[in-house]
Amino acid sequence: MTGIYDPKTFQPREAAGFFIARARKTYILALEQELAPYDISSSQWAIILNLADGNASTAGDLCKLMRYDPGGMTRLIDRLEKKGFLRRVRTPDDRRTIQLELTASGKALRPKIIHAQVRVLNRLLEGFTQKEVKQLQDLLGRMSANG
Amino acid sequence: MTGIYDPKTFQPREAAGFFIARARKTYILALEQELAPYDISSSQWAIILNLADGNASTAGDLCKLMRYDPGGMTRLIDRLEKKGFLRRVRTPDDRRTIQLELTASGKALRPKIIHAQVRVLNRLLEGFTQKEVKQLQDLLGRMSANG
DNA sequence: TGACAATACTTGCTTTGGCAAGTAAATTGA
DNA sequence: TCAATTTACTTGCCAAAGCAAGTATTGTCA
Repeated sequence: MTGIYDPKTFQPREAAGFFIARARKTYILALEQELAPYDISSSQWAIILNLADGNASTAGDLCKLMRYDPGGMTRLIDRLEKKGFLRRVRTPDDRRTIQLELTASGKALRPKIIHAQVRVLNRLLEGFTQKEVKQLQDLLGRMSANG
Repeated sequence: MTGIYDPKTFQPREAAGFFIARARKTYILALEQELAPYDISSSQWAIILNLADGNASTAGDLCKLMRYDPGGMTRLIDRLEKKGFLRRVRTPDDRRTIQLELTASGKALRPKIIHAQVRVLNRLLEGFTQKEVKQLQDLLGRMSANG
C-alpha cells in the first residue's frame, strides 16, 4: 500500500501537517485575544474547563487528559492558585494526591471561556456547513487515532 | 445567520478547536521522535526547511512566514548557528538585515526532515483516501483564511 | 513485616515563545 | 540636509513546556 505523500514530490507547506499547525495557531491567537480581559492564558483555560466539567480533579488527571508534563503542570497550577482561581486540597485517604478545587472566581470563568470559544470558532468556521464541521472533526479524529 | 456552535450546548472536548489541538499534538510528538537522532527540535526544522527551500533568507522573513516573535527567532537562530547548521552573513547593501545561510550540515538535514514528515504523515493518514486528505487541507485552509 | 516498587507531585535545568524596550541602520520629509 | 520615523535585529523579562532527578506516600509480595 503506497502512502499519501511521496518524499520525491513532498512540499512541506502544502501538506496536512502545515495546515493543521496554521489552523491551530490561528485559533490560539484569536482565542487569546478574546480571553485577554480575564487574565488567563491559552494553557490555563483548559485546566479551568476540565476542572469545572469534572473531567479531572488532580494534577495527574490533567496531565493524562492533556498529555501534559507533570513538572509544567505543577507550575501552571501554582500560577492559577496564586491568581485565586483554584486551590490545592490535601485529602486524608491518599496523602500523595492533591485535589484541585475551583474557587468562586475560577468557576465564574467557565461561561466566559465557553463564550470566547464559541465566538472564535463560529467566526473561523464561517461559511462552513454543519456537515463540513462534522467532517473536519471526523478527519482530525481519525488522524489522532492513528497516533 | 446562526453560528455553528451554541454556547448553551457547547462542549469543549467535542468542538473543532479540541480536535485541531489534539491532532497537532499527535503530529508534533510523532515528528519529534523521528527527528530526535538529528538534534533538531520541532521549532528548528521549520527554519531549516524554509531556508533550504528559499522561502526566507532573513530572520524577518522567517518571522513573517511563521508568525513568530522576533525575539524568539533571534535565539532560535543563535542555537542553530551554535550547532553549525547555519551562519549569519552581513551584507553591505543593507547593514540592518542579516542574511541566513545554511551550512553543508544544515543543507544535509533537509532530506532527513522531509522523510521524517512523510513517514509520520503517511502513518497518521493511514486509511485516508487522497480525496479525504485534500478535503482536510481545504477545510483547515478555509478556517485559517477566516482568521 | 519490611524491603522494594509504584504513584503523585515537586524542583532544577533547558528550550520555546511572547512582550517590551533598546540599538543600529536606512528612509522620509520639512 | 538633518531630525524624525521606520525597519531589522537584539536583549531582558517572563510564562510555557519537556526531561530528569528528587521527595513523600502508598502498594506489593517474599
